[in-house]
Amino acid sequence: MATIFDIAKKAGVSITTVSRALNGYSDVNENTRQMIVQIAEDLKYYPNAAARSLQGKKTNTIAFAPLLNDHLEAEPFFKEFTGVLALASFKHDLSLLVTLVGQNRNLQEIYRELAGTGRVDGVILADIKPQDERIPLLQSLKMPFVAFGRSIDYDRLTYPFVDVDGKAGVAKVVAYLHSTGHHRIAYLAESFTLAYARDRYEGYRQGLKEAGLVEDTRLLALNLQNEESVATALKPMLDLPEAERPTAIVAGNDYLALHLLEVLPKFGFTAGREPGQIAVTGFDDLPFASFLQPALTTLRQPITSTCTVLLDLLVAIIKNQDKPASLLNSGPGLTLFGPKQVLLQPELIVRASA
Amino acid sequence: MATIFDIAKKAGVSITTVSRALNGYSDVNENTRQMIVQIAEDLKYYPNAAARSLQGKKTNTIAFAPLLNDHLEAEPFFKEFTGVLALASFKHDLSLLVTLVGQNRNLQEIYRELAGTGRVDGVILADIKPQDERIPLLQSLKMPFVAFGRSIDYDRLTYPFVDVDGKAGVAKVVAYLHSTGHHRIAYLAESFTLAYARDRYEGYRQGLKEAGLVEDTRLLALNLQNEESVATALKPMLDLPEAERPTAIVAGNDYLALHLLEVLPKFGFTAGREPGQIAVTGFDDLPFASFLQPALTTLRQPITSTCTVLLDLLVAIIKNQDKPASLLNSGPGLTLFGPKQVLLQPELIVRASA
DNA sequence: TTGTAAGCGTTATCAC
DNA sequence: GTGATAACGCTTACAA
Repeated sequence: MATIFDIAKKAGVSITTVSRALNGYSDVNENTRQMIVQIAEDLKYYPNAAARSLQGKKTNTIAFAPLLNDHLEAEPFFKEFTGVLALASFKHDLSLLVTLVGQNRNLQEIYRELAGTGRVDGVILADIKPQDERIPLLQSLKMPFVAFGRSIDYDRLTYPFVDVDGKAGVAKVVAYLHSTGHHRIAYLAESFTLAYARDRYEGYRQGLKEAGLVEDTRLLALNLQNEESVATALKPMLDLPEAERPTAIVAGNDYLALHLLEVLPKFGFTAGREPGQIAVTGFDDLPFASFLQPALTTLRQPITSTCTVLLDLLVAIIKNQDKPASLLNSGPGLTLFGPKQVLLQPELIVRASA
Repeated sequence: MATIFDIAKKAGVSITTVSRALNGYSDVNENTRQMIVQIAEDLKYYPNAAARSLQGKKTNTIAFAPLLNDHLEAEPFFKEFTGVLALASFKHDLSLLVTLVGQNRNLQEIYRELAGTGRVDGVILADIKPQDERIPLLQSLKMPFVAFGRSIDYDRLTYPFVDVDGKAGVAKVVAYLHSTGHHRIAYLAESFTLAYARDRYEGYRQGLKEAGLVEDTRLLALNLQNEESVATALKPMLDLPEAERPTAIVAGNDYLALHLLEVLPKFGFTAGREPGQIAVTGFDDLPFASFLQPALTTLRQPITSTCTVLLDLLVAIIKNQDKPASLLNSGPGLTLFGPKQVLLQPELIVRASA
């Protein structure tokens, strides 16, 4: 590969001049510059990234560091997100380094390494936990980052994040169900290991309150994960006398909703919005949601805008800028929670299931 | 961040010794080594990646460089693949640099840059075209690579690749349909811009031949892409007198099959395996396939093993090794086409649509 | 406007 | 076993 030395030799100038010419400095004779640029092109010169970043320059690479959970292999949201993020990075002229973080190895290790080896300019954190140790870690490492999601204690968060407003979303679903005549609305929650889960659940409670409904613990099931646990949790609810039985069930995510749709018929019920059916809703709008039977009413995560904002924020932070352009016009569905904290609204997608 | 200098100072040795101790060289006093390792740990030392790779070492990073097409945003296969590849890279202790390649910019440019800037040890090519200029390019750049897919002229391919045997797959589907009583089997093909499309079509022809059926151009539609083109192509086929009308339709991919499923009812037909219905099959087994109505019979791409083999091959090539371990036992579904050329069999997933 | 030289953090080549 | 020192390719004071 050609280096600046090759160019310098061929041009009969010093490497300094070459470097300056190629980096668009003003103090280079226009003729010299043109010659150098020409030669660089002929030689198919590309600056060595390692040498550059060794010099303290940017790497133009950012890391996406989601947590690796056991069944990630089958995690459509992760895949969706990675794909869209790659696309967004591309548009920002950034390379995306996907660094999965296993549970086995010391969590801190990976991030220290990421910061220590200096391969990236910043990192995008995902799968935020209620109390996430990675945040203070990254802060102490002075590594620019933006989190997708937020830990609890919402009012005293100091780090930059983009989050989808799960609370408002689920509250919206409950309001919708209430408006279509439902009064006994159940909620199925996933485990609260990740922060968003509790947030969604809070939305359920808020929704009930706003609709003037009271919580009924018999209509609540926590910590569900697979079809079996859904079935187990569902049985007692459906065994209730008709007047107390839920007429609508809100699931904390599309997977639970999917299980729900599979389990309901086994108990002799059908899902849907018609009288006599049980309304079912999900969250995420995973690719399969629209193909379910009945098609799933759910809250769509605005993945594309999430990724865009995430990157805009990160780039601004890396460049030490004030506020990214994309945030100036905080349109509908985009709330500024703090200076560099963005809340996006999920979109209610009404289909046949509710 | 701590450097070897810091360690050397603290340990009272030279940086040479530190480097050797940390890199596991044999000629370091065991006591010295332990002391150094200890100090490195205390100082939370991580070797600077840039400095390393400047020194000619490996970057432990590989690039995934798919072609960016217009609707990639909605391309589930790309997302699936990226996600799984990230996972596989992780298991190989490699970082994945996702570099999308736009059509706008000079194609060659990106790869030259990738090679020139020296940020990756190798690249995984995807979306191979019948005559793919990137292959000779990468070869001339001496950049290790493995292609996912192959260009035509199968018998004189010299580069390493992993491909899913579309031809055998579709032939298998045709055989299956024939065995279930179908004699008039139509084929809907996508555009032949990417190499795999023609390969699948060849499988259709081979399948017919092996079943002793003759090709009927009235049962063939090429270059389809959206629902509209599917409808247009379908009309004349369905207008044929009953004795000449297709009883089964093989689609070149799941998207075409999806469109098919949507269009058929509009022409008064229903898809399925029952008498009187039209059998429909797809290819890819995209996430939505099992949720369609009727659930789609299709060929599943073995994405996980594809990624595993892809990486094994690439790593072997980078390390200049002979053959990666995972290929020694070329089990069922894995054919060695050449020394570093692997063909994987798609799996026929029979569901309700055929 | 241009050139010299130092330095970024490693590893490798020699000597000792 | 260990230590100087050069080299990797680039940017950037500082000089000229």
